[in-house]
Amino acid sequence: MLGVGSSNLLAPIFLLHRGVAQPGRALGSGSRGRKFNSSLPDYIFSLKVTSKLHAKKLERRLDMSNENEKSLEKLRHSAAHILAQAVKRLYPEVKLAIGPSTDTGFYYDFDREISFTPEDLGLIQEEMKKIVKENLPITCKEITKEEALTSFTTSKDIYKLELLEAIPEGDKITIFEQGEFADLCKGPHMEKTGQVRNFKLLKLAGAYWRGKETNQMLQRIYGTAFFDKKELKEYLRLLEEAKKRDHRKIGKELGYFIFDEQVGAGLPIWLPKGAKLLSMIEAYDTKKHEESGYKEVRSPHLGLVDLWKTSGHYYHYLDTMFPPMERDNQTFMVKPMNCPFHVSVYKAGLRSYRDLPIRYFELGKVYRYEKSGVLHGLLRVRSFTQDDAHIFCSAEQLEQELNSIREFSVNLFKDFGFTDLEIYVSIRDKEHSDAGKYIGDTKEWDLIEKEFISIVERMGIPYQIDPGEAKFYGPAIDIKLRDALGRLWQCTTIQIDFNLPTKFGLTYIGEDGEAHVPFMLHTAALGSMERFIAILLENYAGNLPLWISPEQVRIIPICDENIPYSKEICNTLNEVGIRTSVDEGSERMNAKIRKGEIEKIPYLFIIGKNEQEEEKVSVRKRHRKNLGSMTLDEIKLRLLEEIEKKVND
RNA sequence: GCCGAUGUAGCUCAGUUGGCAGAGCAGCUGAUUCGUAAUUAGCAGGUCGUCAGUUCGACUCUGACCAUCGGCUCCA
Repeated sequence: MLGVGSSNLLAPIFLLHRGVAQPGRALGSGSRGRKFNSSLPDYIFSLKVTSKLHAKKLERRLDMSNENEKSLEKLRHSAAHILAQAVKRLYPEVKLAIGPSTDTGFYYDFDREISFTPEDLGLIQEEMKKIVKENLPITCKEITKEEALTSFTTSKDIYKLELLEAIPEGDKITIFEQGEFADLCKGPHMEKTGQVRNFKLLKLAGAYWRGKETNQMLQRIYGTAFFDKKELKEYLRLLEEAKKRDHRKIGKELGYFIFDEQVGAGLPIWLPKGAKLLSMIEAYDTKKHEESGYKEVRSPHLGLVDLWKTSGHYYHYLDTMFPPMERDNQTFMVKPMNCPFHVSVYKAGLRSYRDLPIRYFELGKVYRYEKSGVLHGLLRVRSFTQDDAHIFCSAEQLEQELNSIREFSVNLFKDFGFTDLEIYVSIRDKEHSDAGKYIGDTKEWDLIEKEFISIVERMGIPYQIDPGEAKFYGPAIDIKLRDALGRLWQCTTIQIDFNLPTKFGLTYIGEDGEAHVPFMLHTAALGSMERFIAILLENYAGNLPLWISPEQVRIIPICDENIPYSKEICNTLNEVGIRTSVDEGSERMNAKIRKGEIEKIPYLFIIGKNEQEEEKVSVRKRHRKNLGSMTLDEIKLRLLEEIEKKVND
């Protein structure tokens, strides 16, 4: 049993929720899937942070004053205006919506009956260059609401009119003008269009007016802009690099996984090499959990509909659950989460305070009917495996548990080569806290959020507050990792749940001999295995560290006579657990080496007449060419050490 | 789900203003037994995403559907 934490603040909440079942309210349970089955990460893949290789540059960039950051915003905002001006010149019938700067560039939303084509994008970019060359002064003009209303009414700028309505009475209304173009805008902007020299239009996309699904679909043009031409080039290079590392591309090239139309969208099929990778990671993950006091459990892929009604999933997530199946008057539903099953495990016996904390772990495969448009390789699928854990503990144990989960994740990520982590405390968005977005009492929320933050404070590590990211029933601690390209990915989530234990009537016998309701923590370390593998593949560009490479060594006999000796070596290595094969093909050595390199095999051993006579192997490391001859014992020790230390390079 | 684009051999991609379907790589067969990123010759390989429609004739035109890609929305 773990030591008692210092969390007293939570005790009242614990008491509040004891026996306070609220049948009228459909309460949810864990929200573990929030981000780790998400689409592209919320990555800040900008010049702020580029890569480990650019650590020095990074420091310099982080030193950049706020002023400079803002002026980059200013530059991009002006670029958006130039984009709109160019579009207006080429297509006068277009109606303008909004055009802000973003973390990585800018966009402008347009309303036009005909769709823009990629060719249009080229024309628009050319027109933008002209506007830059014209070096038009950008001026700000303050006008009254009436003037603005009249102006936008005559120009039939319906979107601007809508924006205008939203401006509170008494606020300044400003118009920015450059040449014949004028836009309702708060600014600030550059002084002249000529200052926006380094920009590029990147893509076309649809976007809802004001981000609302029920609103008009507009056409969005994305672009980016920088002060320095080199920075623009670097950014475009990073985009290219990301494309090259796309896990969907690498997964196909290396034969890890496929999606099959006949099987269904969003349902990954693991090919032998990918399945090997997956099962190795799963085995390691399981071992680590067991070492940390988690007990592995297993549960079925479906359960009776009433189970999902009790847990609340049925009421809250029906549209993302696969539909019910009926047979002999019973209705089953495929699981979108594992929690109710772990609750069953808890309920399988009488629990005492002496048993707490109880930690259950399962590599549980869950199914969620994601909308067709959001599916994205392994990052957003309809069937995936969570390294899902549930901890049942007392209020006093919460802090200790949160700490050990965090530590567990940090150590696990280190093994996979991720050391650049960020901790987020997901709390409510205060501005919307009254809008019925969150359940429960505001005071309770304040209390529990405060407690969460102070627990993280006591961890003595840097963290950030993520407003609006709290689950509707409680706050969470999330851990994001930064990959080799500087992108952030959320993997670990730690959530507190004080609903499910009550709903399922969970209790433990306390020191006082009375029944108490335990707290339940939902957590996942790597998150979704599918998603984590995607992150690994992108981070390493497919060059997986030796210890998780499905094929670690490939032996290349120079001619057929060397095959028996090669097989001998292969067997010896396999016996000590080094995954080795022999390329017995009839191609020449060079072709086999090329094949091995393309397949990103960590080590290639060349065996010819010389090696056979000297009882050695010629070692070739991935991307490092020839390392020279070594005895089998030498290389074996080297490999085993590299595997043991989980070296990544 | 919404907007837009795309879908041709295992893979990467040409192509046809409607008239017998093309390459490279991979595969197979043979020759070659080679020293650190592609030896060579030959042979195969396709309901041109699916289903309808127009047409003497559809891979090409039309429609619906499916899937993928870029976004939007969503992601418990």
